[in-house]
Amino acid sequence: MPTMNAAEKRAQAKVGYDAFLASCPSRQLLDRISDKWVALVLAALGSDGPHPGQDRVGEPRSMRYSELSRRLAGVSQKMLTQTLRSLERDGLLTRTVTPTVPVTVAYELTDLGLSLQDVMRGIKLWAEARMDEVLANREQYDTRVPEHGGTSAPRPR
Amino acid sequence: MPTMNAAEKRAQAKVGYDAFLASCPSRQLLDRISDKWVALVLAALGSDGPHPGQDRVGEPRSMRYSELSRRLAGVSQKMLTQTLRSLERDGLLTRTVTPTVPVTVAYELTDLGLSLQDVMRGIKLWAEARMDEVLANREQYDTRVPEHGGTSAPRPR
DNA sequence: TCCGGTTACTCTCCAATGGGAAGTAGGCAC
DNA sequence: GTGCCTACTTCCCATTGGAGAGTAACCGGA
Repeated sequence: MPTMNAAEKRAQAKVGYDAFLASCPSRQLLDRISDKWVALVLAALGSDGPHPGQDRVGEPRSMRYSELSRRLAGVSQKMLTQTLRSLERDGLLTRTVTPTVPVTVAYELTDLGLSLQDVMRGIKLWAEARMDEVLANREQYDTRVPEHGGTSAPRPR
Repeated sequence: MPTMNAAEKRAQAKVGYDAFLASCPSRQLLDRISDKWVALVLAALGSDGPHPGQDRVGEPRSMRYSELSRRLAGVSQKMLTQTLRSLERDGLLTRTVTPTVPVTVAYELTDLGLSLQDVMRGIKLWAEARMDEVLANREQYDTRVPEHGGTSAPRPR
């Protein structure tokens, strides 16, 4: 890449990409993976787990479209398809079509997907583990006298 | 909580919350924290770092609104304010107003915020580290013959 | 033969979200 | 007064996400 100034070269030397920069491709990638459904799809396929009770973390598991759809309660078909396609495109999972009676499609994490699952799992677990603390903080915040500038401004829900 | 059936009790016994369930509060929390801007705000305040070159990870750093706005290139003021408010409400950071000439507002991570920063950092770093692999996968995917059902269907960008 | 059932989508419509840009409050400097 | 500063808030509009219905391809049964 010859189109690079001094500041960009300096950044390049250290990490290669910097998500703080709006134009850096890693910013878009961060945007794509920082997603509720991505976290849940990865958690499901990383067997966080498909059948509660036998969750051996780190065991990649292939799941069918309908299985995922059931596991990720509330996901719309459109969103699930979209999320899976984008993850497939990025090489995080594989999509295997088996021409059975009605076609069945299996999704499975690749090594790359597994490496992301390792870190994404942390977020889901954090949310589940710290929920009580967050709930308590919210209640405290909401019962405090609103002191931010506008009186008519809707405060965060 | 007396309003709980057997299945819910079983889940409660293990983890307390399950983000796979649509109605679980941890699902909403997961949705809120799975956000580009949340990841970047946490990274900035966790000094991932404010001044490139002296990034001592784990050193929480207080930053002003305008500093954050500059660091998170491309964030709209509306989004930054919204994100900060929601993080403040959840108890992940503190907002301190100093009545100087024009008021200055400082944001700083709480312990809870720091604990999330620990895991969120991983995602930003993953995106920066795996960018090349992802880019290669995308190129390969895009040059492959499209074989998904419809011929007129727009494939993921 | 036609009907219904199956999976994995795709399409259409509509409401909510996010970005851009401009406006605001309150005080100091000129 | 007229700017100018920070940290917002407001307004408008394009994009995104959800609900729900429709579709392709095939088989089994009446």
